[in-house]
Amino acid sequence: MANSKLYKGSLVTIILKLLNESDKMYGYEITQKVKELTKGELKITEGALYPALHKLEAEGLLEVEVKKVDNRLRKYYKLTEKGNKETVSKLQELQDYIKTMQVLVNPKLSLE
Amino acid sequence: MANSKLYKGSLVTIILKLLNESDKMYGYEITQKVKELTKGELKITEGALYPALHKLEAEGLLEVEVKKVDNRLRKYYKLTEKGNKETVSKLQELQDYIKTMQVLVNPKLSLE
DNA sequence: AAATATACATAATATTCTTATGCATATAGT
DNA sequence: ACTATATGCATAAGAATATTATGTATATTT
Repeated sequence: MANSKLYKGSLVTIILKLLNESDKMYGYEITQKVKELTKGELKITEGALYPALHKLEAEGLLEVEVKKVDNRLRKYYKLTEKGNKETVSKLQELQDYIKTMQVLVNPKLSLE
Repeated sequence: MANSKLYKGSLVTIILKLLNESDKMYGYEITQKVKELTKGELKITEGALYPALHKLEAEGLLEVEVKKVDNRLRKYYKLTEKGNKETVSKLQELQDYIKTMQVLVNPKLSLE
């Protein structure tokens, strides 16, 4: 997430949405998926990602399952029911934010 | 700016764009204009606004002119030439951010 | 053999915001 | 007349979220 300051606050939304699509993912996989989808424009840093995953787990939005693959550890995360609800809410928040910003930045538009 | 976490990082963009449209504005006026444009959805807090204005001025993006109106002080801010350039850049950043987020959140879209 | 990729983690620091507080004048409501 | 709200500025303490740096460990590529 080493880019424009606007990404601050978006990480949780991104994590939740990706898990919503992919059933279960592990941390490193998330960083790679974001890099791929954004063609390298957005790079999630580990120092931001791992604490965020831990926090979401602590809040009961994610549940974790540890697996050993190729003699290396992977922590697979998946959404809980609570996590599913929060995903919907976060996506709505994002749409609202985008709409609001477009109104502020494009004086021809207006909120209704 | 007592709102969704997504607004973090957007304040400077909002300030610059409003000044770009209105020639010159004072702080309180900016808070009211944002409230009006967003129909109360977004409220800029003074604790965020004033330090941001001071920083932009220190960076040479804004210049200030103090006026006394109705026996009360107003500090009018306007964009410098450097501020104009930064406005263009910040608006581009916002468009890029929105595009990137839509790709991440809507798997049917893609960046080109 | 060394560099890169995979995979996790945390600590120090920076940035940006909220909340709380302070000062001062003007106006509207009771 | 008194009080609340509006106008207008400002700063400090604290929260939230990220960057940068560092650490551990195994696997693969050059």
